[in-house]
Amino acid sequence: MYRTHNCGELSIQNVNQEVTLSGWIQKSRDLGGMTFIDLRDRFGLTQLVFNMDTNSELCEKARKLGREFVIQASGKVTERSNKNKNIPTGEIEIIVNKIIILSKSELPPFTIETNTDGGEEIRMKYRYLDLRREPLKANLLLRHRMAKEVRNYLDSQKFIEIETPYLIKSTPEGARDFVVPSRMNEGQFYALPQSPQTFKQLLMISGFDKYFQIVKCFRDEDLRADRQPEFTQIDCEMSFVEQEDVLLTFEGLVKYLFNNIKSIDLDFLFPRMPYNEAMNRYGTDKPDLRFGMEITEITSLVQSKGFKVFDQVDYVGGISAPGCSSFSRKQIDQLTSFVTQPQVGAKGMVYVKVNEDGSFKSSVDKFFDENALRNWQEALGASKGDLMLVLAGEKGSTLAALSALRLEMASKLNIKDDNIFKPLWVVDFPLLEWDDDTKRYHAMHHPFTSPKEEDVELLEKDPGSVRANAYDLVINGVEIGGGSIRIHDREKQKQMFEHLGFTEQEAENQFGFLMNAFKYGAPPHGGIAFGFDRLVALFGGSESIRDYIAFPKNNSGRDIMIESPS
RNA sequence: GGUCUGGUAGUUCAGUUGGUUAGAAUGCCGGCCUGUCACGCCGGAGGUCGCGAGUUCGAGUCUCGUCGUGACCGCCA
Repeated sequence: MYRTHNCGELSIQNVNQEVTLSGWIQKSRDLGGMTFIDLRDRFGLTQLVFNMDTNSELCEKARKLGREFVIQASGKVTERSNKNKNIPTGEIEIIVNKIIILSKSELPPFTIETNTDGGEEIRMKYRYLDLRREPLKANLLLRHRMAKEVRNYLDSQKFIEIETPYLIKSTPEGARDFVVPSRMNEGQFYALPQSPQTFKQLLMISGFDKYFQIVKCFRDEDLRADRQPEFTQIDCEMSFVEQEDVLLTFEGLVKYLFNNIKSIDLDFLFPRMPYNEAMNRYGTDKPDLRFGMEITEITSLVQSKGFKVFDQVDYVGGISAPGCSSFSRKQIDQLTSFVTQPQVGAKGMVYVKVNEDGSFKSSVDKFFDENALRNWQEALGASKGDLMLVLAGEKGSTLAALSALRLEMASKLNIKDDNIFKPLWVVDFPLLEWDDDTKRYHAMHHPFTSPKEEDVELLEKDPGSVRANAYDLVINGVEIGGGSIRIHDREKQKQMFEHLGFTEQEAENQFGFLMNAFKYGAPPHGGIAFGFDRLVALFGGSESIRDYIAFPKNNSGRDIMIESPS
């Protein structure tokens, strides 16, 4: 028997018991006459003691043990004379009478501690060692608990988990597919699913009513801190539902998770905000509502005043940063170079300081007098002591730049509180999006998304203005999930493919199986998919999902531990 | 595809205007130490400055190329 207890469970109750523990040597402290060893396993740390007076031979042996050796130690549980209140087992220690080395260890390339000395790259190469560290271990435990609670909730709501295939067929739209050659069908390929979309719709046609799956999805696109080529979704679909039914069901899931995992009560209806409103007020479809600094358009207020920069553009807008009127020239210059860097793309930045005495200091004093600036102040809702930042240009890109500036200011002001959670449903997404490369519209969500009934007539004359029954759940500026009410009518789906520029033949080749299924009685249905990695990272307080995945890929899609792809 | 960032000891980093033997911390090794828990004290070892070329009397430092890192833009139905 390797152990009678684990390293995290012994307490003052166990004093005088003879126990055996197994684990890794976290640290040893040799004081000459006695030696202490911290023994670690997944469950915790327990201190072992060796004394020169009582057992010099064993004490000498213990001193020779190196970091990360795997040993088995037997002895008696004893109350400590010096207690350590920082660890759960800190009141006791084991007076060891026997040790067995189960496995030796070379020196690890970095320290296995909460605050390791190892950098990103070396920890990725030795990921199995990195995972021994407390923070990563805690992340994976969090992930496990969340998956379990997701299943609990969805089961209680009568959802059933059904697996769908990973070897499927390539689809024309959306992200690039990963492809897998077929040995038995030479020259032909499977594609790995970007999502189980069509299969879950088929399951609705099969009558399963409520489906879910915690499932891997694959997209062959460039990576980010919050994007991996293989990632996990909580994929869900329901029959006989309208949009509001889906929102309420999954708002329930999110509330259940916050309650059970973080003991946070989100006891209110999550706000719903139309896409257009989100874009105008925040410059993005995933606004972070933890702080204000909303964007206000002031185009009509500032044009025809002789300032060419404003007169020649179709949009001027700004934000008001609270308490920033004291920003130095250098700080303003930094903001200017932030917005003019290629990633943000603004041409320049106008600032107006609203001084504490109510006077103004701006970069456009030549063109705008105090009365004019007073109007800006009113429009942007700036108070004394605030700093107004104004950008101008083409509407879409300027809003995007203002959004980036708003987030940058929030970071500078340190007002992104990890302990506050502001959920938001963004609704009424456009059905279609113009693609300049292919010179045609394509589905913003996916081609199975239904248009709003009242907008259907616009499909012919103004496709870009048609709204969809599509929705995203955004929490703290992170897109956590998205979904839609689907088309369940064969004719309507056929028309949708036509609008998207599919020939009848292409639609038949790609989605004939779905179109056929629609012939045999399809229930109205809709669903949603949550980015599970992002959800776990959000709960863990991180913007990067990498540390919530056991074996992630790096920036270039490589696993530098196993050296794949190869 | 693009922008930015950084590559120096096992590890994390510093390294001035191009100039003597490339430093610190931590880790490691040795010695001392009987209540430590970031143990302490003393001593020691440890470097192809990512790689290649160039400029120069002289390159960790400047130039070009190349490889790999991270963040972002494009992309991600």
